[in-house]
Formats: sequence, structure tokens, C-alpha cells
Amino acid sequence: MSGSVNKVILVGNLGRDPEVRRLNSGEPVVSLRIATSETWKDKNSGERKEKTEWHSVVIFNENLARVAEQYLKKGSKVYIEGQLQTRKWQDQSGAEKYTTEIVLQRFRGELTILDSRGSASDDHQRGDAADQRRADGIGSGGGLNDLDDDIPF
Amino acid sequence: MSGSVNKVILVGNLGRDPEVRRLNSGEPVVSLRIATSETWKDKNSGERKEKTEWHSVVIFNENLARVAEQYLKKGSKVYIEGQLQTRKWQDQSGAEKYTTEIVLQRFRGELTILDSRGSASDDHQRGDAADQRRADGIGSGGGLNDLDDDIPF
Amino acid sequence: MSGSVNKVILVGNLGRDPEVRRLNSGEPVVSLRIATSETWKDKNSGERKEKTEWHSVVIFNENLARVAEQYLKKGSKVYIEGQLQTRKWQDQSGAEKYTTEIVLQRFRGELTILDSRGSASDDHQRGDAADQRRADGIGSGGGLNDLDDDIPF
Amino acid sequence: MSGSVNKVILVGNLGRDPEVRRLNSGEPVVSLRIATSETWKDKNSGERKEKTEWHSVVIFNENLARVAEQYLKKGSKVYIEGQLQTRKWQDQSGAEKYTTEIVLQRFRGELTILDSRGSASDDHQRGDAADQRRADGIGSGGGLNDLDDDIPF
DNA sequence: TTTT
DNA sequence: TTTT
Repeated sequence: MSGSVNKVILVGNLGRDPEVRRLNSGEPVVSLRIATSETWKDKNSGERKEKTEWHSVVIFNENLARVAEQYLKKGSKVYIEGQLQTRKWQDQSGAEKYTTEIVLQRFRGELTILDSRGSASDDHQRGDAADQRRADGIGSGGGLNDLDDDIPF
Repeated sequence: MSGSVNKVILVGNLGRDPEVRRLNSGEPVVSLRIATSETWKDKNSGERKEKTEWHSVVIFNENLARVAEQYLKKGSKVYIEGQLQTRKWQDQSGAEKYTTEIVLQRFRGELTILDSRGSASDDHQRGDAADQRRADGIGSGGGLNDLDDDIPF
Repeated sequence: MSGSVNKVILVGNLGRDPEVRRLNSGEPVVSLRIATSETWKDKNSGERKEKTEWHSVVIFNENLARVAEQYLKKGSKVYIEGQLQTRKWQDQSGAEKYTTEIVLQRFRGELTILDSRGSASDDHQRGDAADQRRADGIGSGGGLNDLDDDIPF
Repeated sequence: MSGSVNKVILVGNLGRDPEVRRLNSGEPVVSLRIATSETWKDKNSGERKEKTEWHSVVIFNENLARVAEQYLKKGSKVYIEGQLQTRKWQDQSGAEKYTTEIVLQRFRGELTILDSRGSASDDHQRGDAADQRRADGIGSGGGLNDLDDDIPF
């Protein structure tokens, strides 16, 4: 159809470390599990309530997949832009299932890291400045190198 | 979690007429089935290809539900803004299923009619100017009345 | 700054035909003037009111510039995605002026044509099917050709 | 015009503390100055470059204005959703000027605080957990009170 | 199941 | 004027 738009914008936190698969071509495909949540105060009880929604994100965009692999981990806060896609599959019993994912296709979508720590629940979180510069993708010093051209943030 | 965003933006066409349920309170809840699609030219075969994605939209926002009920029908083109929500349910065999929908909560979301054919809930779609003005929500003449205050487009 | 987003989404109509300039490289740069408007009913007078906002859009994205040049004209309805940019300039008297535009940079932004007529106020609007297919970018028949690979809708 | 959308989405940092004016009605109107920026590596020189864009945001939405007043300050990172609006005015010499702003109208727009330092209107930014919970709008303990119902994050 |  |  001409004239259609299919866009999802999420700001949320990773519930676990990114999962990386490789295509036959060697390109990484990264899956993220992202939580968004809303809080409100119940009109009746006066209690503060919270509802969390979990989103499955799949990154085929090669540059963004590499950024996700290198810089994201459990707890990271990200801005994500992708499109909705529903896949049909069969579980082990042969039952039909549908899964809806936010997909960042090749050359499409956006990913922006919103925290400068890079991590929340990491045991080994180093806080030194060099590490920080790497995590923010602005390190031009030694080491980041071939990824450096593509860092989109 | 503080600081999260969960937003879907769709521009697409209705695959069928809106479905209207009533809450116990009498408020309408409208379900839409919306198609978005992409076309591209296959690099190898040179063929033009198309992939259509179907989206389930549920409108709890009362004003927008009434607009959807009155003005949308199969084929209508709309701009929709809502949030992702995944529901768990059981089919008749007791198997667990998940369905992801774009939800327009009470007082939230947006719906804008993008074609000017518009007017629905009507077997006799007239093309006259008055009808058009109603379909565009700018009719101030007789008849539209109590909905008139709320028309969001 | 790491972690920033600058995004504008417009759905509106062209107030005049696109203006096309050429860079030294020969690439087209297309400027659009787009109207969005809101209508509401005045609480006191009960009158229906309307306010129109005009937006200046500049398309550096080469593929989208060519689509705009070929398919858009006064009255066309479009979905546009770009970023805000404010330019400082001097008028003939030397006074400082600022202009804020929605810019679609090279390889960035989106443009989707939302009407299938392509035009509103054209004297020569042909309505034949072939013309229609071209206007919607899905014509694979004769003539569209070298643009055909890039048509983004 | 029916069927239009005018939406701006920003993620950026405040360049200075919010400015608060009061309407005759006593409602606060808050102005923000927000920076977004892009960095890239120059193809030729290999240098890392950065371009910052500054945005003027005006919040008429009463709840969001109060949140901005209470929780934002220079350096805060926010997600903002509003609409473009261009105002004409005259400088002291009588020259015509235009200013384009991102406006959050009454009952419209969104504001989400993205950093957890957050808490403002306070010279003594404490880092304790209770303070953090308030800054994140999830504090249900004593003290936040009348704003508490409206906190949108 | 839409639209082109 | 921010942020990295």
C-alpha cells in the first residue's frame, strides 16, 4: 500500500544482557528485552500502582547491532525506534503461536543510549573516564577503532 | 521505572469495518484491524515485492472510540497513535497465547482520519459537500451535535 | 551530547508546488511549505475555530528530494519525518533573522505520500490509471525506471 | 484541514534552569532551553565533530509545567513531546521577527525525566534513596503531596 | 482483511 | 546555554 507508516518509539531499560546471534554472513543480530512502565495513583485506594510492559526488540541493522552488542547490558536505558512485525511459529507441540516484535531492519531504525553508566546491575562496572568515553561512543583514542565510524550517537 | 516511553505511530488502512463492544458503563470500545505495507524492488529478480503487516488496535479513549465508530469503515486510511500492550489468554484447548495490541487508553492516544471519503456507519455513502464536512469533523451545521465538541480532527 | 533525539513528524498539505534548487553536485534540494491545522469549538461562543500552522521543510535526502520533485504539488498530503534546525541569516538591511526548518538530511528522514491523487489544485490533473500508478510510485511499466529503485513508498 | 499531525519529539539536556512565568490565573508557564546534538567523524580529516541544536520549549500544560518547575534544572535530560508553533513579534526597533517553539498545550504533550539526578528547585541535591524516589515520581511516602496525583512519570 |  |  502506498502511504503507510509503521513506527514504534520506546524509551526503557534492558531486562537482561543483549543476546547475539550470527547470520551465515557473519553479521550480528541482536535481541533485546526492554521494559517500559507506567505508574499512577489509584483513585480509590490512593495506592501508587505500577504496570510494566515488556517488549522484544530485534536488531538486524548491522551498525546498531554492533553498538548494542558492545555497549548495552542489563539495566541500560535506551531510546529505540523500529517497526512492528508479527511472526507465526510453532511450539514443540505443533501449536501455532504469534510473536510481535519491534524490528530494526537493515539500514533502518534508531538506537540511542540514554544512560552514561551503560549498566545498572553489573558486578564489574568500572567507573574510569576511559571506560566512560567508550560507553558513550565518543572515544576516539585507542581501541574502539573500526566501529568508530559507525557509532550513531 | 521512571522515564519510559511506549509509543506506536501507524498510518494505514482498515481491513474491515470497526468492531464495537460496550463496557458495562455503556462506553464504546472499538477494535480496528489496520494494514501497513512496504514495497520494494527485488535486487535480483527486479520484481516489485510487497509485504503487508496487520495490526490490532483497541480504542478505550471514549472520544476517539466514538469517532472511530462513526467515521471509519473498511478501507479508511488513518493516523493512529497508541501504546503497545501484550495480553495473555487461553484458547479453547487451554493453550497459552499472547496477543500484542496497540492500545489507546482513556484520555490517551490519537486518531486522525486521512482520507476524505471517510463517513461510515452508513450504507449510503453520499459524496456531497455537507457529508464531506461532517466526515472531516468540521461540520458545524445540524446533526453532528453532541459528538461535535470532541471531534479531534 | 550522547543520547539525544531531534525528530519532527508532520502530516499536512503543501501550500504550493515544491521548489527545487540544485547543489553544485547536481543533486536536487527541495523545499516544501506544509500546513497543519487544528479545529476546535470555542467554549464560549460555540463557534468552530481553526488555526493553521505553516512549516518550512528542506529535503537534502537525494532519493526523497527526487520523489518530492516528481510526485508532490500544491495540495498534496504528505507524512514527513525530519529534524529541527535553526539557521541565522541577515536580511537586506543587515538585521539578524532566525529561521527554523524541518530538515531531511542525506540518507535521513522520511516522506510518504498520503493522497492518491497527488494534487488538489492542478489544472491538468489526469485521472487515468497509469498516471495513478506512477503517482503512487508503484508503476513498474515504462518510464519511471531509474527512479524506480529508490521510491520509498 | 482535516487529518493533520504536528508533533515534535526531543531527547536532550536543559541548557539552563527552567524559567517560570505565571498566567493571570496563577497557572505556571514554563520555558525550557533544550540542546540536542549529533556527533560524527569527518570523512576527510578523521576528526570527530559535533553540532548542537538549541530548542525553545514552552509548557502550558499545567501538570507538566509543575513537574518541570519542581524537578528540572540545568543539565537535566528529558524526553519532550510537543507541537511546532511559530510566533511573530517585533523587537525594540520595530523589526519583525519570527520565533519557532515547541509548545505543550493545555492537556497535551509529554514530558519524561530521563536522568535520575533530577530533583531541582533545591540547592542541596541530596542523593539519598527517598529523594531519589521522589525525583522519580514513585515516592508515595510523605511530602510530595498535592503534586503527587499528577506526576506523569 | 486494507491499500496501491 | 546542555551533554559526552
